[in-house]
Amino acid sequence: MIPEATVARLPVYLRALTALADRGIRTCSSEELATAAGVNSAKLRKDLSYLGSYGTRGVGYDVDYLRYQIAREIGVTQDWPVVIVGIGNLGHALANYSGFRSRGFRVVALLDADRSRHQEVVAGVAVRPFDDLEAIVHEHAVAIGVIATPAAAAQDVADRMVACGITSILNFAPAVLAVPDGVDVRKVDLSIELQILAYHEQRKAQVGQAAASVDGVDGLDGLDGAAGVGSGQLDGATIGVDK
Amino acid sequence: MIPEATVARLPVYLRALTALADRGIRTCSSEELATAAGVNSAKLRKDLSYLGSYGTRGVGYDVDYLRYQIAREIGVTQDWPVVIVGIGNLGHALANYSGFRSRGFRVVALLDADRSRHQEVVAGVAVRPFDDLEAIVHEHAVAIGVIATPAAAAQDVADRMVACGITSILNFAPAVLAVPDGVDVRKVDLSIELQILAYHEQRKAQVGQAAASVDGVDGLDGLDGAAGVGSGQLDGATIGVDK
DNA sequence: AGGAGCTTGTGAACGCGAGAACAAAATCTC
DNA sequence: GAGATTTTGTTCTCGCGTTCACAAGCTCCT
Repeated sequence: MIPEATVARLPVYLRALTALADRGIRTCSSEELATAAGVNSAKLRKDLSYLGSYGTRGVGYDVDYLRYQIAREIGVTQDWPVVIVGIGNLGHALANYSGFRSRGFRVVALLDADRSRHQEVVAGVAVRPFDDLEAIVHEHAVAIGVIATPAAAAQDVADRMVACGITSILNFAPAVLAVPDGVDVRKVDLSIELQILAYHEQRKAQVGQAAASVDGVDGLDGLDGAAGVGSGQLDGATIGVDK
Repeated sequence: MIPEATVARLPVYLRALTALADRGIRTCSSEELATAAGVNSAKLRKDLSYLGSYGTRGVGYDVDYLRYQIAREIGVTQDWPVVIVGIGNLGHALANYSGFRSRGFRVVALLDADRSRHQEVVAGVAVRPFDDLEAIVHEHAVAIGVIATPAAAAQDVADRMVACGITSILNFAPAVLAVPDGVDVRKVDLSIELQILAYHEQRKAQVGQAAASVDGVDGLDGLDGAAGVGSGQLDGATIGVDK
């Protein structure tokens, strides 16, 4: 129903609206909200139009009302129990991340296959054996699992999760997961993001060099247009030198 | 030159090739590599064709050769010095992440504004005051900065980075950054990914409920088609119930 | 009340990316 | 060496997402 690209931006709008609300702003135009969210206003309006007509022409959007509508649409008005598997450095960081709790995600269990970690308590939650997964998933009706294990273990963990009835997986391990239809997987790969930046960085260097050697003009001609809103952050990197 | 969507997949292919090489495989077809990378073979071939003709018809690709070509194109054959700002839980995890080093990213400095952290040594690198940023950037010719601070500090950090000459930023803070043209920003937002999963999870529940209440048929009809390769992982979540 | 001035919501055009299908080229078989 | 087989590289088509442009609708002012 709602395009995938729009779904991916709704949480950004939600965050921007929360920031506006925190500053005491009660009403905003699509232009203001778009700026706060880092997109252009046409896209914002089209995105919001998929949810319904929650704005008022000539006026704008009621911040709190729109915030509630988006939250409801995404599903963050309800409570989502989450299990995190793999309590290494990243697992620790995730368990402690306050942004989960504040958006309706409750970490009900931390699991790790390593026995030496089972005495640990992270962010107020005890680390338990991985084999407890099924019991926990059934007890708390967990639908979302987070994988923060090494790559080698990721597929096994995913298989076990699916077997227990988990239908959404957030994967931080640098591995491609095979899952049945009906199971959603999203992956976050830290090193891939850096590699994408490196690619553009390399191109900038090449272009800058070529331009400098050919006609002495700096290849990065946009630097004076400072403070332009970071455009297109969601879709990908902004590319300084185009074409 | 190379489409952005392709650039985003090249690191995935690189990882898949490395995995194949580790298993002693010298040659692979586009079909095999595509499976390993979680994409379909047509897309893979098209992506690779942007780099040049590095395969042999009727045979396939030489794993090592293709790996080198992709690495060169991305720019990970060279060494990229990186600074990480914000050594909280996430900063710790990033500093310790081995996937950076193994792909040519070298963490040359960890910076934090909090004085109480300046005695710390994380992953063999001392935590230094944020004000040392400029000296470090110039000394090591740093082009890539990682922001792992709270959201409130992110824009200030970004501004300082840009002022020092950093032209690529990986932002983990849940904030929209405004940067000049010519500076690339990529963002990773952990809670946004979870919210996207929550949205689809909510829809699954609704559809399942509707189907169950209408005709008693389970809404998730694809679960028996187990072990289908996780399709379209890069582009977004796979959606179990379509239309 | 009526017009001026905004701002939303949407129809239409456009461009990019995905996937299918096929031609080109290499190897293998006999 | 010729045909069969395999697999790449590329062309073409389709669909989605972005952006533009404008009509519809609300408020404010006179």
